[in-house]
Parts: sequence; C-alpha cells; structure tokens
Amino acid sequence: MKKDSELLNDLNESQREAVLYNEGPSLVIAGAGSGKTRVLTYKVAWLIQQGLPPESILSLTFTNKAAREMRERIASMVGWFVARRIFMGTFHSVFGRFLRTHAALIGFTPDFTIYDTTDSKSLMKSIIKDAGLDEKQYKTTTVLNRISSAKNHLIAARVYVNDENIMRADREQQMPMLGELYMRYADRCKMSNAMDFDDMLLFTNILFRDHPDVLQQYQDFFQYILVDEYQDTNFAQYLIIKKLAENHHRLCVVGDDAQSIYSFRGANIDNILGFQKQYPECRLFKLEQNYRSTQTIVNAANSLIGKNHGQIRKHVFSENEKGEKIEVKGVYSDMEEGFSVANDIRSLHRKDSYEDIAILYRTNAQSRVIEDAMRKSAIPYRIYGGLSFYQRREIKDAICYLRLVLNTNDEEALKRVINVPTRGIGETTLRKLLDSAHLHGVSVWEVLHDPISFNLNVHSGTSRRLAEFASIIESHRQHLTDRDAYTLAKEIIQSSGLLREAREDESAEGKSREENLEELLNAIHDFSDSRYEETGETVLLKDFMAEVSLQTDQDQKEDDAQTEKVTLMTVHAAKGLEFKHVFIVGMEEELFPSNLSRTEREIEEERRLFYVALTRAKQTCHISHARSRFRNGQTNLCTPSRFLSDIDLTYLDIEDSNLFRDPSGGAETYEDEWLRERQTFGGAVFRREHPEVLGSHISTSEKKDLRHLKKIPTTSAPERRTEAPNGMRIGSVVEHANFGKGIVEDLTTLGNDWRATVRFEHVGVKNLLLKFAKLTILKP
DNA sequence: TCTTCATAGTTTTTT
DNA sequence: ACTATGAAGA
Repeated sequence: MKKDSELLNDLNESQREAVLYNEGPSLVIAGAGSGKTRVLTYKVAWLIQQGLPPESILSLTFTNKAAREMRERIASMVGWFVARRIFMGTFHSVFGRFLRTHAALIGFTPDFTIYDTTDSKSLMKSIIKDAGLDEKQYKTTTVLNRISSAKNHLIAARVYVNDENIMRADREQQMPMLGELYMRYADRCKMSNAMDFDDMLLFTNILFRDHPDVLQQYQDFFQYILVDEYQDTNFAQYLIIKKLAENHHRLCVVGDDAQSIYSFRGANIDNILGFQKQYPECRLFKLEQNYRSTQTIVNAANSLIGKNHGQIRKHVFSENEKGEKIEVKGVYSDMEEGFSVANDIRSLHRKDSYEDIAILYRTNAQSRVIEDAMRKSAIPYRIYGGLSFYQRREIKDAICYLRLVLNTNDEEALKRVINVPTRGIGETTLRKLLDSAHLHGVSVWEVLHDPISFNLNVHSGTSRRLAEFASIIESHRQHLTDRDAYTLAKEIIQSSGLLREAREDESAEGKSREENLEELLNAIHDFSDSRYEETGETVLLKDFMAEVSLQTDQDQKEDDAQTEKVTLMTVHAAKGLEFKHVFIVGMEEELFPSNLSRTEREIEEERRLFYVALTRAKQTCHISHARSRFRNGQTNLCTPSRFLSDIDLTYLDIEDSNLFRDPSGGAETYEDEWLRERQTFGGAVFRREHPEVLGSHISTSEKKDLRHLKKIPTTSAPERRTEAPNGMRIGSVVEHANFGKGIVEDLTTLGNDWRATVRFEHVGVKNLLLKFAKLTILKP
C-alpha cells in the first residue's frame, strides 16, 4: 500500500484539494481529460487509508466498464482484497441488488426479470393492439418514451392517470389513452414479475419511500457516496442519492456540464448546475488542466463549447505541446469518406498502433460504410454498439429460455420461445393463451400449466404440444438451486432444441448460430468461474441472469487482444475514453446535429456531443463530411455541419475534397465503387433535377473555404490509351509495394487522371490510379 | 392451423 | 441490409 504522501504526490493542486476534502458535500467540475478518474480513485484510496471500511463507500458510475476500471485502479493502490469490498457499480447494478434483496416489499420475487428495450417494445406493442388503438397514432416508441419520462420523474401509473394536468396534456397531444396504456403496461410487468430499466430506479425510490427502515439501513451503512458523470443523472437517480446522503452529506459528485449528452434518456443537466443550491455548504473544485490533449485540440474544443449558454464557468487549458491543427476534409460520398479514413489510418499506422486510433460517428448506421472500407483496406477493426452479442436472435432466444425457467411468469420470454424452434404452436394458439390469461388476470404460464381449468379451447394435438413445452421448462426448475449455472444452462439450451436446429442448418449462418450458442455457454462458464473464486459458493443460474440483463455491449470482454485493432463506435459510446488519433466522420447537417434535434436546447446537447468527440483525441483529430450520403434507403445531399463553423478557424486545417484519390493504393473493388458513385450521384437524371448540386448555394455561406466543395468533375467516359506519360504500356510488367509483380492489362484516362488495370501474380486484378499508386515499371 | 416465402417499410444516442 | 406483415401452400 502506498504511503499517504506518495499518494498525494501524483496529484496537482486542485486534484489534491478535491481528494482531501471529505467532511461534507463537494462538487468536482472536471473538464475533459483533467484527471477526473484519478481524483475519484485516489479519493477512495485515501478514504480507505483514513480508516473507512471499503464496503461503507458507495461509488456509482455510468457504465459497468467504468466501474470495473476504477476498481482495478484502486486495487493497484490498496490491493485486490480491499478493493473488492467497495460498493461500486452502475445505478442499475447496485440498486438491482438491493431490489432483489427486498423484492417482497415491493411486490416482486427475488428472481424478477429485467426487461430490455426489445421486451418493452414488444409488450407495449401487444398492449396497444389489444386496446384496439391505432398503431399509427400510438407509436410504441413514443408511448414508451413518454412512460419512461414519467418514471424518471417518479410518476407511477396510478399517479399519472390521476393527474389532471398530465391527462390534459395527453389529450392535447392526441393521445388520451396514454395513461391507460401506462397502467396496463405496469400491470403486465408486475404479472410477469418483471421490471424495465426505468422501473429499477422508480422502485428503488418507492422502496426507500415506503420502507424508511430499509432506507435508514443503507443510510447508516454507506458512510461516503461518490457519483461519477453526475451531469448524466436523472431525477430518479438524483433523489436516490439525495436520500442516501441525507444524514451525513458526505457526498462527492463529479462531472462536467459540458459533457452532458444523455438528456434523451432523462438526464437532467440541472442536477449538476443546481448542486450548489441544494447543498449550500458544498465545496466546489474545478479541474481545469487537461492532461490528455494538445493545446490545439483543447482550444478548438473550448471555442466550440463557448457557443453554448448556461454553463458552469471554467477555463480548460493544456500545457501539452501545441500539436497539429484539426484536419477538416470534405469528401464526395460516404463511401469515399470510408476510404479516405482508411488511407489516413494506413499512414498513421506506420508509426502508431491501430489501438491508438478510433473512428467516431453519430449513429450506429454509419458504421457499415466504414466497416466496408476497413475490410477492403485490410485494416483490422473492433466495433462497439449496434447489435450486441446478447441482442442476437439466437442468443436472445436462449436467454429467454433461461429467463423462463427462472421466472415462469415472464410473458415476453414465453411469447418469444414457445414456438422457437417451431413446434407447432402458432399465432392462434398463442392468442388464445394470452387472451385467457388476461381475462382471468393470471400469468400466461398459469394457463399453459393448467389449460383445462381455464377452458383453453385448443385441439388435442395442440394441447399435447403445449403440455410438452411446459414440461420441458418445468423439468429444469427443480435444479435451479442444486445445479450450477453452467450445467443447468447447458441442459436447458440442449433441451430447447435451439442447438439442434442450428446444427441441422448447414449454411454459414447456421454455423455461426451454433458457435454463438457455444459462446454463450462459455460466457456462463467464465462468469461462474470468476464468481466462484470470489465467493467460494456454487454459482447459480439466477446469479448469472441477474447480471446478464445489465450487460451492455461496452462491457464485453476484450476480444483476442493479440491483434491490434482500430476502434469504431458512436460518440456516445466513446465518452470517458481517449485515443491518440481520432476520426470524426459524417460531420454534416441533419446527421450531426441530428435532424431530430430541433430546439435550441437539443442543438446545444448535440454541440456538447461534438465537444465530447473532439476531446477524445490526444494528438490528432480528423474530421470529415461527405457531399452525398446513403441514408434510409436513399442518397441524400449533405452540407457540412454548422458546428464546424463554431470552431475557431485558426485551429483548423481545411482540405478540399480530393475526389478519386486512389483510396488504398489499389483497393480491390475501387473500380466498382467508382462506377457505383457515378450512377447514383453523377448520373444525368440526378443532375438535371438538381442543378444546384454543383455547389452554388453552398458557397454563398460566410465561411467560403470551409463550405466550399470542389466541383463535381465531368463524367466523361474513360478513354482507352496504349501508353501513359510515364512510359507504362499495356503489357508492361510492373511492381507494387503491397501487391507485388503484375502485368498491365488496360490503360485509360479520366479527365487528367490515368488509370491502369493490373493483373498481379498473387492478388489478382486491381485498378490503380497512377497518380497515387506506387508502381515501378520493371519491363516497359 | 401452422409454415414458408415474398414484399414492403425502416433507422439517434443507451443503462 | 433487417424486421414485420401478408398470402398461399401443407
């Protein structure tokens, strides 16, 4: 264990002050890259050194990953044995544990299911249908968002329908039935012994409100509370913290109002802005020195965020080297953007590892083009977000089997797997089951389990199949406590027929499904192993299931770490991370800021999001925007993002679009890419309809050099030639640095550019632009 | 009554 | 590209 003095020597003045003040509430405003995690970890280590028992420290983070990393860092200071005891995790994982402990007090059993967004959607959809409402008028996502927002404000269903103002507002929104839907949703969740993410926070509050003894138990237990990313907390979370810290006020919240990017999820920036009012005796610490990025990046980010209003005043600065300007590049299309990034990554890779590089985008949908370019350029990458492992169909199916065995009332799980793999229980039968259950006010399982009592009207064959299904599930239930998680899960998945079905499917897809199922079992095995080491007790299925629903893609274990990879993720997912080199792609209006963000408040949040993106970069930052982008099934014209003009021009290096640059020194299908772009973008029909495509309306903007894009070159057909200016002819033998030797099969010109088609000995035919490809003529 | 095949409509960000 | 519905076959 480090000595006190050593511990403090690693900190700068303001960091040290923040670490040392623990007598009352404190607010630490931590600019990007200012060593926020350092303060948090040192503070915890310090508290422990001062004699506070580790388990009396509650440390709340935003992601599981953040919690894990923090625990590791603390462990390196105070040792694993001690670090393990700290209460550290996300709101959902920590309070999920409490909720299971006290489940009976709030009308659940300890094995309640956590519904993910897919489950919630599916449930709400069926509720809307059952209610006979128009699905156009009541869109599931809209309804769920509204309910989510209510829950975040601790408005339970019964309160909701009794609130005159809310009901009037709903009527004005043409959705008078919202309250009714909320009621039904809550009832169905309860009947299923299930909660969604928002419920977990809501019920924690209900638990604390209705059971002061329980609250007091935790108030006494936790002597110090730390909250990371405080700017992203919502009202429900705010209140939980407030209650827990009520008696002693030993509370430290850390955050950066400039990085508040989750208001769509109910995060309320006022929590952090109002903290000082809430605790007048609070001490404020500002961490303003950025240790992460170059001066250029910090200053550029400052100039950007300065365009927002209502922030806590602070001056983030860097004493690192000045660094390179931020490169802003306009490219022709989303595809070219991918190749342009790939190209730049190649040159960075001469010096730096792929691990030092990240590509950030606003929406997950943008990843595909980028992935494409990476694959074609043979750049290894790792992608976060999008479909996570646990969202894949076969995995979700398998998990639902496990869920059902653990909690037979789980209606969504039952609906999902009752006919997967197909066992002759179709829609009609399911309909009858559901109707009967809802009519009698019982769970679907009860009807399924005892169809005769509920007069379920099905054929004898169907009846037999239902009984068969029920008995499969039932047979595993007796082993919930006497088999370990892995063994039981394996048995369940085997008996489900999912594995058999995947094996019988000879296609590549079937193969991968089989592998994924194996992978799931491996994950359960790994989990059991490490959990067993910690506790020394048999790890049960419920232990695994309690964690798995709170696992997100961010938390996935590092894959084969031996190959270095470029990281691809959304800006949201990148929060808290840093990379030597950052590429921000798709910096266009309608995309970043999103077309869905219209109000000033929303735009400011998008601006903060861009701020987060910029400040991920340690050394260099590369921004690109495309002229045309394929989105929602069509090609759109795009203009550069307004945020680009928010950055002080002195920090930017604006490059013109460099069309038709050979993207990778000869990517395999460059010709195809090129041709496709011609068709969708440069085609005559398109140009006739949109003469302004050539850029006239764009160049009128104030920042000409920023907004101006190179004219789209003429689309004259390639002309065939026999000899290039450098002496290359058809039939010449050439050599390429990457592809080796080859024979020139064709030579063409395109405007001023020369292009050669070369058949290489080993890698086949490539189309190369002579301007860029490094070809040596071996034999003319 | 169930399954399979074809066609149409979709996409912000996430614990 | 990916799901969600609908129609026809079994």
